[in-house]
Amino acid sequence: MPELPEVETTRRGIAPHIEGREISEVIVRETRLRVPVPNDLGERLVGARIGELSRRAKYLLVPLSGGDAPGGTLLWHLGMSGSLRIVRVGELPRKHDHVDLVLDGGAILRYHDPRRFGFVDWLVDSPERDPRLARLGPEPLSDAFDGERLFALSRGRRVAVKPFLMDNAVVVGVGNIYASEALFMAGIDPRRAAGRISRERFDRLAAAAREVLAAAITQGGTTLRDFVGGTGEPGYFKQRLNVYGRHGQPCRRCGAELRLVTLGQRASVYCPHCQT
DNA sequence: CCCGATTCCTGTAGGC
DNA sequence: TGCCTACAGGAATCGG
Repeated sequence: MPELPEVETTRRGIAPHIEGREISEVIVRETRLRVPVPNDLGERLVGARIGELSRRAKYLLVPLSGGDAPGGTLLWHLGMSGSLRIVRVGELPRKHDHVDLVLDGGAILRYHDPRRFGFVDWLVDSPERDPRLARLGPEPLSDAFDGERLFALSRGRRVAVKPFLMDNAVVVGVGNIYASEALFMAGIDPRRAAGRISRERFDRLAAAAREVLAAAITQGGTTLRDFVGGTGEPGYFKQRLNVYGRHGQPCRRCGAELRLVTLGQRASVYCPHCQT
């Protein structure tokens, strides 16, 4: 499922194939995504040129110029089963291939999303003013994210540290997989109340989150079932996972049996010996 | 404000 | 080669 590393992998994979290209045709096969595909998407995009791709949290931003879309931006979210791939003109769409952007030069940017938790939306205004982006916390790989911030925001909070770390107002892009892994690396019990964790331990947690996300990006993301990057390769981070999806199995560090609990309506696996 | 519960969706795994 | 159910989860939304 696409978390920050998977979205970043997608951005890097597709950028060289679509930046500077002109959109010649837009094919929408399914409009019923998390946000309905705008009716006039084709009218707005055909003839527009794609600028430099960026990522904010788990959103991909595709700026466009020219055509009927001067200054606009596509806001793309992959949900939990979405993927964007470059395919050649003529490659037949498969089930759940919902949107194609046909580009000059013979490539298609194809959006596939079986569970339809993702969306593609059109922003006329500047992206920072979109409410979905306006209230987001800092990027986990930026200087604005550190133990000091985690400590300051958590004082007085009784919520468990794992859902706290997954709160987009605290830090963006840390979903279930990487929150679980970061807490393991930092040796922190995911059930512990956020407000009762020391500054020192939050320093370790911030460093761990940073490290696990950076490593996952290097590995091309985590492919659990069917995630593929922009050019179709799976990610190889799965083999590095220490706790996510491993409940009942032995801890790689101490051998204790990994436990499963539910926190914030999410499965959470941890080592009862290494995480306190 | 804080926090937990609910909702969207479909492929897959597991029980029988 | 089957049927049924539980589960996966990002983020918006609601209720206490």
